[in-house]
Amino acid sequence: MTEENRSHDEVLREALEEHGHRYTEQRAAVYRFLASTDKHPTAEDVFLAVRNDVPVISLATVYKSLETLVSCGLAQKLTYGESSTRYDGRTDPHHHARCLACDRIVDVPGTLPSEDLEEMDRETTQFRVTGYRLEFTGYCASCHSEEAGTAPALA
Amino acid sequence: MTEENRSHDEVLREALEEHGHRYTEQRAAVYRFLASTDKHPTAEDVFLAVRNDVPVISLATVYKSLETLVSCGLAQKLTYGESSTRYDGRTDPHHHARCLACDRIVDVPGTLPSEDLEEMDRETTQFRVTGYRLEFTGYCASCHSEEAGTAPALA
DNA sequence: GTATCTGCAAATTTTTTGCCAGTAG
DNA sequence: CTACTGGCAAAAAATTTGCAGATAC
Repeated sequence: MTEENRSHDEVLREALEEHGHRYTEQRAAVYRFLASTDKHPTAEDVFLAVRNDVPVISLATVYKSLETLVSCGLAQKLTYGESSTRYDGRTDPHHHARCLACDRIVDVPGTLPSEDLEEMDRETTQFRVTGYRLEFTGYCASCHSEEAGTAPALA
Repeated sequence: MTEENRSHDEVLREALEEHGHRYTEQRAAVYRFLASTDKHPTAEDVFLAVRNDVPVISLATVYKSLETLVSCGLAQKLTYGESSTRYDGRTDPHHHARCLACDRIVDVPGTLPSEDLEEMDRETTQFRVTGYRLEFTGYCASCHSEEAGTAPALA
């Protein structure tokens, strides 16, 4: 393993431990793959890719591992109208641009959106922006009291 | 029917015609319900609600009708990690806030997001904002040429 | 040693489809 | 009339679950 891989493993071990989960080869492989790609793979994509690294892993385990990573804050779940859920291993603040033609998802740097579409257009590399959608997360009036646990910076 | 309902029907007729679809009682009932609520119902919610208005309608027809409305620009499809797809009959520019506790979805007025979370907090009525997510839509570098048809203002 | 995890297959859940009769235009 | 629609039931697609054996710690 390279130094970078060892670093990934350490990050993973720490996060898992902190959340009361165990380190396993399957979870490590899923995390390594997610962290190594800037594509935004589906569970099946991850399954197919990880098969090459790990002797045997099942699709169900990939689903379970992804869920575990998300719950540890090491991955993000992205859903769109079409097809399957996508997963993103980047944990720094950023946004996404989805191509209406090919469904590719591209990362957009930055935390706050620009003031106008033109600037957005420039920010999203090589991407011609036609629209956007903003979703806030938090707690509604009737749920303020139940607000427990952590508040994700980017949900 | 009230005047408002007649107006809904006219809007619907026009939009359907424009897209080469026919006006039917089922589509009208689905559209009327969607336009009358500020909740963001699932297909099943729509099915149950519409049953009261229309003698007989099937869940499959509700799915087909919703798909038709979306394709005519009369409704929006909203997907989140959890459970089913939600539908929104509002067609003016606005955003959404989702409660992490109860999954309720609240409308947020305005087109461009505010500069800071505090202001967002004020904008989203009674909603305590902890995070947000921004999704651009458009066409990636390799798909520029294929860019055909209409570009939705808010996808 | 023991609680957690994995793989497998079966179950669930959500959405789509094929087909024939019914209806809009 | 004739093509588009709706209902029904079956299919498909995506994700989850129960369980028994394997594994981390």
